[in-house]
Amino acid sequence: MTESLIFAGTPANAAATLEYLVGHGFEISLVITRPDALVGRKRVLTPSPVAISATKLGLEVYKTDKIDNAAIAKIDETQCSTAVVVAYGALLKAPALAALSNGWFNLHYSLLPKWRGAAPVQHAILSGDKTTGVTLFKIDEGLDTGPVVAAVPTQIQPGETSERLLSRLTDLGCTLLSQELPRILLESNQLTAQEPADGYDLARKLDRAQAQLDWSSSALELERRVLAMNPEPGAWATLNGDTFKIHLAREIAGSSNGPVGTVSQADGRIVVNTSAGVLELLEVQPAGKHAMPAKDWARGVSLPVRFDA
RNA sequence: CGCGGGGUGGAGCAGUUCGGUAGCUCGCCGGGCUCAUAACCCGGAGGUCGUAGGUUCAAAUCCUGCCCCCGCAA
Repeated sequence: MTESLIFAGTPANAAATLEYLVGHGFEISLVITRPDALVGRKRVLTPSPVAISATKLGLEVYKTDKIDNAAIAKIDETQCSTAVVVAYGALLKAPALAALSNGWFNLHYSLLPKWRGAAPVQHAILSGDKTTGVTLFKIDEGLDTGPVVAAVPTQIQPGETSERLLSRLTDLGCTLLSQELPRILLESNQLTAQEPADGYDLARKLDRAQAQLDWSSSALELERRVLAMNPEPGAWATLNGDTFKIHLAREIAGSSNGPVGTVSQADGRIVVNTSAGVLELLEVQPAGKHAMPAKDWARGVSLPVRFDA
């Protein structure tokens, strides 16, 4: 690992990966990340987690939301031939791809070709997949369609949220990168075309509308949706007209009685009736309040209550 | 100045309209009952009611400024 490389990424898990690589002796000549963004209610201009980590590590940072000619000029200066991309947040077009002789290698958090796109972790949980994984592939002009260097599978655990699964996949990705990068830098790695080339749904970014819970679906589906949407955007329903977030819930044995969407207490559990099965609420957040254990919330309201239809 | 909700013992809430003894469901500590318990009974500790001023005989409650948390929107 004598040759240095370029790292492109934006969110927290990309920052963790960057720190891992540096900690394991990989030399990074340039870090590319998206520009500072306005964050939160107060709209504070905040550098990306990758920018913060890179600065802390003393690495040169280049902020851009697209790899344009200016960025390519910057890349050329480094004389690097290889880049690692972890959730950078923008597609690379032909000129950008051509800027590096060895290529751009992307860590993607699914077993490609399944779940190409922006939200592979969430979609894997939402559809109830048993297994997912992390894939290292060489970027081409398509959306996550490039040839694969290596992939590592992992089982999705019961009750696992997107946040926890992403955290585990990030660790797996770090290990995978540190194993494969030396060969990639020597350009002695093997590439395998994705198979089948097509046939899977895209993992499109999830929006708030998709995070709304429909009590006329099954408890199992609701559990998956809650876990997939944790922590962002957060599954929600409305209660007396206000947003009511459900951060953690699980399907439990028991029969459903009464109108769908009714919250009651049974055996010390806070449960909601659904069209098929019962959903136990574990962690909730009423509008204007902090997240709290469902039991704490129940102490302050008089059950039963019913979510708005 | 984007819209809105909130800050009351360790937790979640009520009390604020119409000023007048700090309440409820839990938790915690001690004791009792029980084969036993997260169950039940008895007792106890723990709160400058976010903060700074103002009005008043009297402020959690009315008036003003400020701080902090959160939902929506972006």
